[in-house]
Amino acid sequence: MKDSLHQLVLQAIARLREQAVLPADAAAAFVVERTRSAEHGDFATNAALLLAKHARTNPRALAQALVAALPQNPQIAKVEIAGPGFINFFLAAAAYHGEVRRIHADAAKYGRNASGAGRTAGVEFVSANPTGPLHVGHGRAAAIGDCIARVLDANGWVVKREFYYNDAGVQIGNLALSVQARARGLKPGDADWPTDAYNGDYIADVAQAYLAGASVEADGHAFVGAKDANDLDAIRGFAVAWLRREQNADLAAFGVAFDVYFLESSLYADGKVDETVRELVGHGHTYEEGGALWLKTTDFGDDKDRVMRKSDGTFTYFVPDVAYHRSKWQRGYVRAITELGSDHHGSLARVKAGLQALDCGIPKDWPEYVLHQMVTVMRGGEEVKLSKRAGSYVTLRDLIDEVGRDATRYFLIARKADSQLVFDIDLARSQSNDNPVYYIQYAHARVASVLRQLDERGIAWNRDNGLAHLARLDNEHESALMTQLSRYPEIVEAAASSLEPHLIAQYLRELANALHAYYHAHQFIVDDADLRDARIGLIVAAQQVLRNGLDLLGVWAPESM
RNA sequence: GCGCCCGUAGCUCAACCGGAUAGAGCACCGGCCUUCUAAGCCGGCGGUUGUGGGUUCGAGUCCCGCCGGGCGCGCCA
Repeated sequence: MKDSLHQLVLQAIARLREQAVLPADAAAAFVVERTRSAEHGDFATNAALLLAKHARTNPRALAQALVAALPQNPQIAKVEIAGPGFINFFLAAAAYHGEVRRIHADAAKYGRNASGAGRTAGVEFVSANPTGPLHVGHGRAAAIGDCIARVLDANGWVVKREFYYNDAGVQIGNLALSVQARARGLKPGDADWPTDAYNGDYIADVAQAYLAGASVEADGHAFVGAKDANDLDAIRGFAVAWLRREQNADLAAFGVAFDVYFLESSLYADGKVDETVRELVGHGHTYEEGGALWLKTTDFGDDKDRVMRKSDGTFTYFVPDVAYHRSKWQRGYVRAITELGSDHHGSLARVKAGLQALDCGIPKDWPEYVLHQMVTVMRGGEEVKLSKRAGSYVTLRDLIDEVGRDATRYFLIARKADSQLVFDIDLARSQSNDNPVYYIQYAHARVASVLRQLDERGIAWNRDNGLAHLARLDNEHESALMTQLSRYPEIVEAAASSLEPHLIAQYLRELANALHAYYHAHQFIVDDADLRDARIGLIVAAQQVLRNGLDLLGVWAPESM
């Protein structure tokens, strides 16, 4: 709807150019948007306000000309000029009826668009190192990343979900030492306990399994516990596989699955790190100083140059990160979204600088970063800081077990990523009207309930008859619901272009509200068959859109509560 | 000290790449179950959008200063 109005306005502008009312080069990034209040119609455009200068006239006069030049369209009932020069569009009821029919016809595909045109988008998220259980911050990353992936898919992109992890660095070394210490019977606080060790109880589990000769498999790698507390390599491989398996189990419980698990070590093994360094050196963006190799990241906006290869010959962490993103580019990711905790934002500038320094045509705004702020967990009005199990934090598993998958996902997705999030456990687990997840799910279930009731009364719903009599739906609740439904494709588009999946969550709440309000104001199962079929047709459409939207959030749409 | 993010109702948050009278939920107050599920609906209360300037037809949104919160500033990852 919005797009077609935009087209009409463009046509009107073109016509005014031909008539020389507007200069030939007149163009403006005008918008067509939903109005806030019904008295301003359904949509409005600011085109006249923005083009008035070009036309050397006042906005209202230009608005008059634009309206006169607007092509006829049966979808539009009325056009008005208001305020400083807004053009308000009042849509014909038939436009909304057409949208309801489209929902029935497209069903699960309603709201999807083809703007991605089958190009590939890579979404990297979570990317936790296998040194411990996933915590609530990873949960937020998982919810946001997975939802972005779903939204991009709905916009016609071929999406690859990618999880990158370090399986061989310093932190993994600490992990191995920690497990080894546990295997030797040490505990945190003991005199010989390693300095940078991980202290969580789970380390003891790993050590015990290792000593028992258990076998674990994760990401295609299998390890059997070698039972030898002196074999640090064996311990490392076993511990990484164990923790990766645990993380995968948590992610599976959260409804998140990845297409690619990318090991940092593979970048070294496949020579990708060396290739990357060679290219950077070859393009003249590096220099040697103090026995180290530096990248001139200041040439690309960083505030100081960065060491790539330390004087001890090893690379700093961002080098494989550049090699990794280069790999994404080589694999044809037209868009690459990298979802990170905001505590990593310091590394963005140097990774982007490294990618630019490759001189291989990577756009400046590639990859796109989505950073999320920290999550504070509250219970009983107090901040929850300690989870004894994990050593220091609230685990994702704790939340899923206590709150449930759907509510956890919803709460972690419903806020804009760049604002700090307070996760109130009591609210999330409350099965009451305080809880927006249930509110939305209830709206979906409510329609199912009406259909069951219809069945119990032995009344058949004639869909075609209903869709042929949508003109019978003329009360304010029906209009409001149809308007709300018609917004859905715009929301799907906006969520993708701004990479803000919280828009979906917010929209669904509004849609649920429109449906609940309608339910209370009117009986759907009435004697008048045409009206009844039309009303059922409307609420089934609403149910469909609720289901489609919940699916984008990865939240279940239940038939009953 | 420098950089990035944030600051909106008592609380948690929206506000569609500058638009018209800043909106929801919770909390609080008051109504609605003989009805397709009350996990619901309706009404009310509640705001100098942290603050001071600036840009323009128009600013919560953009620019600058200040205040407050978070994060980052390593030949650590």
